Amino acid sequence: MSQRPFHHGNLRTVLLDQAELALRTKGVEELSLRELAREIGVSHGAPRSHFIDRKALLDALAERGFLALASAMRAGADSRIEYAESLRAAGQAYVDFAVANAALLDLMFAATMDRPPASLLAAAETLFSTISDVMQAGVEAGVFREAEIERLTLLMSATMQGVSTFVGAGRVLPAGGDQLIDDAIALFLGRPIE
Amino acid sequence: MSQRPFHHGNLRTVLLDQAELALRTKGVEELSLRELAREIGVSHGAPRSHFIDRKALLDALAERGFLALASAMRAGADSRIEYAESLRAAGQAYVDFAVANAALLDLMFAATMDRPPASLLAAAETLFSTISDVMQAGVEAGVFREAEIERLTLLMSATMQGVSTFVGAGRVLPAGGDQLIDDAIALFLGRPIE
DNA sequence: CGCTCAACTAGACATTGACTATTTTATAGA
DNA sequence: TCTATAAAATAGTCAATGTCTAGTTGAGCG
Repeated sequence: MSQRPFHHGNLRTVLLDQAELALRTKGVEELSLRELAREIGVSHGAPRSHFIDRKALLDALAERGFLALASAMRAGADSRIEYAESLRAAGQAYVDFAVANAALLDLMFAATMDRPPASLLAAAETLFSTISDVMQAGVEAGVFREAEIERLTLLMSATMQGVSTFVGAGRVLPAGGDQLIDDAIALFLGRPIE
Repeated sequence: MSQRPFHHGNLRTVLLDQAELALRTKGVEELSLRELAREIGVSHGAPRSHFIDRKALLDALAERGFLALASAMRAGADSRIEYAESLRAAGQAYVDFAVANAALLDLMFAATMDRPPASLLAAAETLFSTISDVMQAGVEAGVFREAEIERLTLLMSATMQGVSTFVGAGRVLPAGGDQLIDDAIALFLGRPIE
């Protein structure tokens, strides 16, 4: 294993890591396969062994994003005992993720999503079912009714997504995003928001 | 004025119209300045007289989007007398716009927004103040309190944006989007959602 | 009638994504 | 241990794109 083995051995993962970084610092449009290869030190054709397309790499990024966001939300929710606190922590995890990975979130929820691979759909489903679990816990906690859970889950997801979009676009500051999540949860719990 | 005058005379507008169409049918990534020029029948350098950059054209598209969405919402809100109905119509206008212009909405709220021109910020502000007006009308209608309006406006905007993202991404059907807007409004008005 | 300047053309260039043929190397099986 | 095989990477090519520059056209104004 010299300093530059022919087989990189880990190229797929390194490509994704480097792409995630580029996404965070330069945006999607400026993300170039050739530049990634250059930075990593492989030939410009090397990425093709792992991603047939530029789109395939972006899909893989989105997939990792869904899984990372889901696990961040779960960790947030699990970090609190009291339900309202738990819900709040999950929501804040969403916004935190959006702040740290704004362009990635755009990619995950891009309207131009023709032919998403099954693995991407599965990852998205993982996120959605995580949120669903968090809401379901509210039934056991006695703050939500079973019958309304499905629609509340969708509404909560959409609300967090919208807040994240606003924060990611700089329309509201991160602190304002947390505030909005608080307000939303208060509304969901039927409490006055001020 | 022959069939092909040297000066197009209307190129800027035609470019934007054609770009809007391309956005709707092919997505942002596939939108090419040269292809637009080809379709319109001008040289590949012609667009540069009106848009210094590809990004400048996209910014102009987003600007038109903000104004169009704002006026659609206002028209929707004004089409009803009863406040809850008015609010609902405004929300539905948002979702309708998102369904018809998913990629454009992405563009309008893209996270990668470095150095947005003043006119774009102004257009975005027009949308936001339109939504603010719609919420403010709820105070006069006696369903909202003045003190909570600012935060409710933000929350309502974020919710509609989130719902639109879900609809645009195909995560929920358009009809489901309307349902979500209904649910959100019910929640805002303090009514049970089922 | 001629000036001027914005609008357009035409040509050039570097960069990119994608494709192909070829080379290297890890590994599994005899 | 040797060898077949296929995965992983290289290098070269191609069309397309965004951007830049120099030159051309013509509409409107004094």
